[in-house]
Order: sequence, then C-alpha cells, then structure tokens
Amino acid sequence: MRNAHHPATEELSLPDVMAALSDPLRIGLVRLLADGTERGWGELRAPVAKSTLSHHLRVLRDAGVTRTRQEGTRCFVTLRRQDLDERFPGLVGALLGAADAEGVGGDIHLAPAPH
Amino acid sequence: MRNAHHPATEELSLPDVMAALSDPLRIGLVRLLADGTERGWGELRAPVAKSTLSHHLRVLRDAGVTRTRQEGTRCFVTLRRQDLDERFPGLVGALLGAADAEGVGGDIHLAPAPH
DNA sequence: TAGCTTGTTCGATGTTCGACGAACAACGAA
DNA sequence: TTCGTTGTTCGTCGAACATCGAACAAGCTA
Repeated sequence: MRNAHHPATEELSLPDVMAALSDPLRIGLVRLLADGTERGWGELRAPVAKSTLSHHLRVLRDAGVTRTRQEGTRCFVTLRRQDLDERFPGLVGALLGAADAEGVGGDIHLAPAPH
Repeated sequence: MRNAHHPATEELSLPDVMAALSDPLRIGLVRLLADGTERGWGELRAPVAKSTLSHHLRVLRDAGVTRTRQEGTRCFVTLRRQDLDERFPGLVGALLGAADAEGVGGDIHLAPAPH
C-alpha cells in the first residue's frame, strides 16, 4: 500500500491485464467498480480470507487495472477505466458485458450497510 | 488431436478464455489466425520446442478459442471467432486491436514458404 | 513391411498462483 | 501511551503452468 506500485498508462501490459482479469474473484471486483464509484476496502465482501482479498487487489493494482488510494488507515479502490480504455479500447467494456451476462464473480458484493 | 475436446459455444468460460489469452505466445497465435484463414500446424513458427507449441495450442483449443481439425497426419487450426463473438461480444476484437497496437506475440509468424 | 513425417503425450524441472493464518505496520481514538 | 481498526506482508502449502527432450502413435510412402 505504502509502496503501492501503480504502472503508468504507457506501462500497461496487455498479457498482464488479461491475466489479472482471468480470475472470477477479480472479475467480480472489477464488476463492483465498473460504475466508476470509489469503494472502500472494507466495503468489499468476498468469500475468502482478507489476506487473499488483499492479494487479489494487489494483482489488479500491479497490472494497472485499479488504483488504490490511502487515506489515514483505510484504502479506497477505483477502476482505472479511462487508462485502460486508452490503451486497450473496448476491452474492459467487452469483459464487463460478458461477465454480467455470465454472472461471473457474482459472489462478490458490497457490505450491506456501508457504515 | 484424436481425443481433442472442443467445448460447445454454450460451454465457453469467460475466465478460461481470458486465461488462455493472457500469454504472449498464445496471443501471437490468435493474431495469426485473426483473418479467419485456416492454418496448418507446421506453418506456425514460434521460438519454443514443438512440444511447448503443442501445449499452447491445446490450451487455446480447450478454452474454445481455436478449433483443430485433423486431416491425415496433419492438423489445421482456425480461430472460433464467431462462437467467441456470440458469447463474448467485442472481446476478441478488442484484444486483437490492442495486441496489434502493442505488437504482442510478434515473434510468432508463419513459415516463409507455406509448402 | 519398413521408413518418414507430423503432432501428441510423458516425465522432469523450476516457476507461479491461490489460499490460509499469523505477524506486522500505520493510523486514529481513548 | 495504550488500544483497536485496517490492510499488508510473511511463511507455507498444494495445485497449476511453461518448458524441454524423449518416447510414442497415426498416417503416408516407398
């Protein structure tokens, strides 16, 4: 987090992004972020240990799919939609369309009461 | 080959297809097949051992990205563009556009003399 | 039948991945 | 300062992956 590496737009790697988006859990996370809203780490609910969730968020961040912002002791995550669209036009849109139709990552949701 | 399993269109899995398309070598193969032309196995040139190439073609086939046809002792490969577009509209197009722009898999090419 | 070509399969090896719990670091609050 | 919250990192595990060379199977061809 502190040393969070966010690749620049020019550094995005297509294979890395594809790999990041090939896991159902991570696709679910991307679907949650698809509306552009910034979400708090704690809002994210997935049926895995928090260390595992942290791992997946790191994979997405390292691939340049998401951006993590730290504020005090908590983190906020956003989808780098614009950067991705710039480098890989239509890719995220196609993925989201297919994922929605298939229900991929449907077991990832937001906390009932965001606090 | 003989026991080649080709998933039906309805059986295509988005995460599996994404995973199949997350390797530069496999992306390169898909780029070669992108024009819809059926290619002979022997036409494909990649800087890996033939057992490795066989493995990658199998991954693509198992994910439903390509179709392999056997004719006598040799194989012919095609991209299942239509099936993929039906299930995951725009995905392959976006991938190909990005891969072309980035030059991903550019070390995969066709044999100089196709015969 | 014997040999050649073509591509798959079989180990073997080293790497990466996904998962977990435990320990840790950073920060805000008491 | 002490405590609780929040999320990362570490160590570990088994499974999956990429790669190779060698062995193999299937089909032509001589």
